[in-house]
Amino acid sequence: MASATALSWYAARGSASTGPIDFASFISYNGPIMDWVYVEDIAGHAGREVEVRGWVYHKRSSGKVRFLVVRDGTGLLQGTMYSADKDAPLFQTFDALTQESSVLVRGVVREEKRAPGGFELEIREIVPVQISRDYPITPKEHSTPFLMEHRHLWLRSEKQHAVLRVRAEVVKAIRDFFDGRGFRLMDTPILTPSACEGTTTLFETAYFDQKAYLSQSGQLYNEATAMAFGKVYCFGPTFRAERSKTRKHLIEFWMVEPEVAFATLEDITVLGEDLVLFIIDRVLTRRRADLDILERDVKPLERVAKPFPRLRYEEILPRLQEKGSTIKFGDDFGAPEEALLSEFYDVPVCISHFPAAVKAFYMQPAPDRPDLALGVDVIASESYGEIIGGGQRIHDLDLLEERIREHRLPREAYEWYLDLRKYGSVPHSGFGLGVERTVSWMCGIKHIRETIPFPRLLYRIYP
RNA sequence: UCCUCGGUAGCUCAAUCGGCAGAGCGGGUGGCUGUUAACCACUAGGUUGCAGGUUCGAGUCCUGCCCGAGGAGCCA
Repeated sequence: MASATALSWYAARGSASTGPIDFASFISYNGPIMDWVYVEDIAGHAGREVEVRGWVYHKRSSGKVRFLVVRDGTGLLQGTMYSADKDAPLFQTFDALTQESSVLVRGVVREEKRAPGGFELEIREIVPVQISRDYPITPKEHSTPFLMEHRHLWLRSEKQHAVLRVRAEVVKAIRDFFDGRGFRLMDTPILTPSACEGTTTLFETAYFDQKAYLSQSGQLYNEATAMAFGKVYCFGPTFRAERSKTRKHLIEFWMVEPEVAFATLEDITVLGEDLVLFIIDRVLTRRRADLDILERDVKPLERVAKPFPRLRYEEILPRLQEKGSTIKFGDDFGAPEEALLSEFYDVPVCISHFPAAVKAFYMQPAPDRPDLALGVDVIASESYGEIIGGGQRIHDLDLLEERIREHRLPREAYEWYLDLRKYGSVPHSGFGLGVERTVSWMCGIKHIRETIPFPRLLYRIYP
């Protein structure tokens, strides 16, 4: 009887009411909700009468038969109704519904091959909760600028659901991977007193009467927590005030950064490979249905295996030049170089031993080649670009002091960081993996902006 | 920040040489017993991004500005 109570609560408002909703009476309803079923669980309810609560995704009518497709956030369910009387009350209620109106729908679940999803609801009752007017996103095509302007509504569509479910799975996989290997989660601050690397542009904000900056990496703090806990990771949003305007850049993005005491470049490279493989495996086994919706060809993901091709910067340079790249020793990789790599290899590759001059101040130099840095980048296949950047950090106090001087960084701000080299310093390494680039690679979608619910882009902060 | 392209109905776009501003979708009305972006008929819907200029006449040509997209550099 409890579910009947819920239905009658809505029904009492009138079947096509658009007035204010009486939430107080809804809150006072406290009986068990026995028949409320989510669409993703519908298969277990065949033959039973259930209530689905959701929004009108689509509707069609054909004389004496009507179809109502409802989405409830977990899936889509088609409901049907028949009547010889076109003015039947149920039909009148149906006719008043518009796209994205919120509804309670009650009916009997039936297996039905003709219905999308294989199950169907024989509708007995429809109770509108709120009728929406002029929903802007129609079932036809829209331009990306228009959809971005309506991102808060775009999230309701099927493809966006698939991408964001993959994102949730990638995040879960990352946490499970590190937690399962005994890494401690160390949340690093978002408000920081100074640059982590000094090179990239930072968002400045007021910290009472001081200046503060939004973090562009948790790494330096992670080096401190790694010396405290051995192996750690931080996972959170990162901010870069660079005027980047490409499909691979967000102003605000999520990054996971492990840091391991006593680990070398080799150790951290293997860790990165294992992480990437773990994520791919999780997405392939648990989110295959979403990859199907996105029409993702999974073969490029399935063929990724250990070890990834390992290349030193100096090894790959002549091959790039042979293919027409204008890159010369000392230059960092650009988009054309990443694209060429995707021609050479159909799997991700690890590039290491970059010229020290183009890398961050904290990078450990190679023992036999001080002009090279012990850094490693993992470049995803299919031109999805750099997903991992990391390496071995300087552990020697004198060298680090020298680098801070060379880069003209304010020493006072780095006193605590130098302390880590004074009290039990050890070789240590870590990397950062970009969540959105990884998700766009998994999903096979070209633009990173769809891999986060509300992307922050150059010149776009709405909604 | 630089280069390139674009802005016409709610949306996606068309409009020939500078000569009556249009179509599909969506909305509304009616029809149809299995629709899958349903279909059929009718119907309403316009400050052509903004400001100025050339011209008998500008969506179209010129100048400036605003907004957006693609790419580069930088990086995850």
